[in-house]
Amino acid sequence: MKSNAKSATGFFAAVWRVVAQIPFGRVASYGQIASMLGNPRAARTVGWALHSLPEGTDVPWHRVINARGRISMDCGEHSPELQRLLLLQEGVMFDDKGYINLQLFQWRPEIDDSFPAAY
DNA sequence: ACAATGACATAAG
DNA sequence: GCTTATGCCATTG
Repeated sequence: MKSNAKSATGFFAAVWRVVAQIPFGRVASYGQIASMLGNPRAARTVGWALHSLPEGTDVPWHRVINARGRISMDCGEHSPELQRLLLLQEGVMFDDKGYINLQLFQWRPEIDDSFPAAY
């Protein structure tokens, strides 16, 4: 069986659920999501959950980046430039080095609204 | 149950 | 700041 949603246990579903809650124009790190799930060290599993996303998913996987505010390692199938474009479409800005200003764009459940660009 | 994998995180050089 | 090495966790074969 392919590693599809049905094969995934609650953890994957939990990851997708959390990612789906990331508001427009915001980004979250793998470790952050893992922490929300109660496993701050399970960042790798979070990344893997996103890699196992079904094709027709509604999960904004592109809003998930690494802790440094940068797009994660570009593996063959995954296109980092695609993720960058998707984020740019949402108003997330990258600096010359490809970094995102986490101070402005990192998702905080406490705030959860306020468009960062309005800063 | 064991070994290997992976879109990460952190520490050290 | 970038590269390399180690650790952590859940899933898969």
